[in-house]
Amino acid sequence: MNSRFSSNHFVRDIENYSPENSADSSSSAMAKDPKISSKIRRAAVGKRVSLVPIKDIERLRLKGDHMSAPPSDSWAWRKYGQKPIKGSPYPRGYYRCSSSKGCPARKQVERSRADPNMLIVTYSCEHNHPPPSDLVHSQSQELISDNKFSSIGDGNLINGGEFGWLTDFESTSSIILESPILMEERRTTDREMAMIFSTREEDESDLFADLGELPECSTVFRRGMAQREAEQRRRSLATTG
DNA sequence: CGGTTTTGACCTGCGC
DNA sequence: GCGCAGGTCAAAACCG
Repeated sequence: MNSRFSSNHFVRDIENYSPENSADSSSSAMAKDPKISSKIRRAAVGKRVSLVPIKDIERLRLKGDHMSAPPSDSWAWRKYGQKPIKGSPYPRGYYRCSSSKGCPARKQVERSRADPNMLIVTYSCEHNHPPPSDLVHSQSQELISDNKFSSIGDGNLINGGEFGWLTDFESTSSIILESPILMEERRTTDREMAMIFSTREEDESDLFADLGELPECSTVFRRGMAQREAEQRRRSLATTG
């Protein structure tokens, strides 16, 4: 499988959210709860959502390639919370940018209900500092030359120069849309919500543990560099302020 | 020792 | 006003 960064992943997932494809319209009375519906809408406003295949991440990690495997993005993230989501078997992790002190950038990571093999990464707030572009550039070049991005084709290649599969706001990667759920609001029906949020048969503790192992949730990439950056920023702030 | 993760408590917004 | 759910805080534990 070399198509891990194909936007098809995203498109497929978004399509899965559609009521046409919803699995079981009766699976969750929760979906009929207007309270939940409004929460979802509120949560999605002004955010950008991307879909990330879990398996490919895991595969690269198992290969011992976790350092060169696509990180969450160009920044270091620090987890500051995790919450079980009503009606969902998967918890949601809350991350904040630790590349720079005071950076308002945040992201939420949870498993896709439609496809448990996919992660839903929701970005909110922009970074107030540039990414560590040097390392990003060199690593992405490695990835590309190493054919890790090959066979994507069909114009689905995410801009590898930014790890497009999980780029941030600067990116216009095709896997990142503006609140896709809301963009499709007319398709956002109770059945859709039922599909998204109804519980599964899997053991909850297992799923929670699983999410905990997801690289999106537990790994802060290039920590040392982030620390140096943060330190530099702190110093510059100390001198200017 | 400093930064990150974990996790329970707290805050806020929304519907009833 | 109350209850619910999502989001954030903060202290303790953990790790390199």
